[in-house]
Amino acid sequence: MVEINKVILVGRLAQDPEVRYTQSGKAVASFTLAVNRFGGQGQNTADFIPVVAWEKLAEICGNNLTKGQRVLVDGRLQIRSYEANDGQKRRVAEVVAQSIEFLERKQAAAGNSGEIDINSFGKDVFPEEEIPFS
Amino acid sequence: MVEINKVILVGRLAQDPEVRYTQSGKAVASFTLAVNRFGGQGQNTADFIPVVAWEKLAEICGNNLTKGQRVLVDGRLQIRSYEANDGQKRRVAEVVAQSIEFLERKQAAAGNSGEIDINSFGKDVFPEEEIPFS
Amino acid sequence: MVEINKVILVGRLAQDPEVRYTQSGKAVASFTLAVNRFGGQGQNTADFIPVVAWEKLAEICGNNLTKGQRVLVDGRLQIRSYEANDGQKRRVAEVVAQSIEFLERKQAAAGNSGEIDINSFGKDVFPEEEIPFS
Amino acid sequence: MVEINKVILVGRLAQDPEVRYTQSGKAVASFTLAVNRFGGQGQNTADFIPVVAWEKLAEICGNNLTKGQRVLVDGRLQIRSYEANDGQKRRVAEVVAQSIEFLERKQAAAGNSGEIDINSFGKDVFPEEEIPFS
DNA sequence: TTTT
DNA sequence: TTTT
Repeated sequence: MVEINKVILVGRLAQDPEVRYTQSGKAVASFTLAVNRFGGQGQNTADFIPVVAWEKLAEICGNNLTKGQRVLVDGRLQIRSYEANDGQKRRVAEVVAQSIEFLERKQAAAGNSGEIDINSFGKDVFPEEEIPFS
Repeated sequence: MVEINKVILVGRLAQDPEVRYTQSGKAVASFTLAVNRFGGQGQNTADFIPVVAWEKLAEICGNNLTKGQRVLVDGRLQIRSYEANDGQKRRVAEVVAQSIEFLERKQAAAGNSGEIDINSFGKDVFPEEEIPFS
Repeated sequence: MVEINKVILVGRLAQDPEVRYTQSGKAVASFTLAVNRFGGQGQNTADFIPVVAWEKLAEICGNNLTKGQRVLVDGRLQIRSYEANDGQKRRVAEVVAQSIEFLERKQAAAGNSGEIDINSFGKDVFPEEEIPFS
Repeated sequence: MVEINKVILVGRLAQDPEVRYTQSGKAVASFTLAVNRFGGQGQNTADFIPVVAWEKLAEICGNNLTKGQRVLVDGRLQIRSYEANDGQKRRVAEVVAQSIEFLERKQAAAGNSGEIDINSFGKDVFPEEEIPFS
């Protein structure tokens, strides 16, 4: 029984990521991704899409992403319900990131050498070695 | 400047599609897609994702889809704001379908012969002819 | 019984598209897409992927795409067998495009005004009108 | 500079995976995936697509997948050249898996209890805990 | 055989 | 609010 839920986004961080921790100590990063609508014109031509990342990926986001940076997010679309301040149940949609590629270097902060080792977090494999097919 | 927004879902219609018309006469179909979380257990193991389709695709949905049917939706994730009844601005996320594959035949309705011509709406091309490459 | 075959590529045309016609008169465009391996370094850091498009899409490719242009290809991966010159059966893989987004304007040719109407072929819908949800 | 190369396949293993090791000791699993062409009829209605997986994923494949099993493969399309027996250079396309979901339990082998712990290898996160948004 |  |  196949059910698929896959989202691929390329856009820019609309804000710095916020990293929080659950009671059990799991890191969660969240940020909004601004994705321009290709071909769309007029004033409101972007979708602002909430993205969350968990655990190791969350920490990588917190340490390496800043507002304005361009990323590729691969994840799934999740609908979560929560209780609003007025006691009403509301639903919020967010993309749960499974991997994130950093498509640009982080801005060098003042007093920073500008050298950043990690400017990409992917799971691609490009082994130079030959595959030992018979 | 590439910005990508792509969503691929496979799930079942949680309800029959509703087809409405804009003031200018464009058809809009909307339905909720139940997408089970693979590997997830417990009681709430599905995401219920709002999907909309426009124009020709909307009509095909209205005429050929019913609750429970399994489909593949290819589209983009859109965040739309609207004014709620209490005057507050709210945001709603929905997938705007660009194409839909019907992965099951429609239930034969009572009094229906059970024969349905269109049980698939795709844009795949499987030409039998040879490609005339030089 | 769901079977999925989906390919999403962003890269540049390694050559101008070639448009041919089948015996029955169907247009087929073919070109190679150079897709750089993100994060890969060294000399050979791109995959050169054969892409074909059929009928109306083929003609749009022939009329609007040139070498070096950046596109997004959405399609499926097809394995086709053919008989080689030496009488052997060989298999070739190619992506059969279902839609193509032009991510850049075509180079203005010499003697051309530089004005091109169609610089995008997509199936996105961005209706300004409100969805008439109840 | 965004370049994307993403392949999503759902199909059945056409054969048991073969696991080999590179000279440096990296595991590589390879198998052919039979993906039916939805909507296609006639005799040849499937694509037989070569898939490779590396390292930890390769070992999981070797230990948990068998011919006929249904999987979802998420990866990228790679074109690799090699020298054929006749001294000619040939090109082969294959999907390099980045993650694989096992959509069916492995056949219980004779003398096997039928209990298999790992019947899924994914990278989805479904935390039960609340996200600590402010 | 190849793109930037 | 929900599907199998």
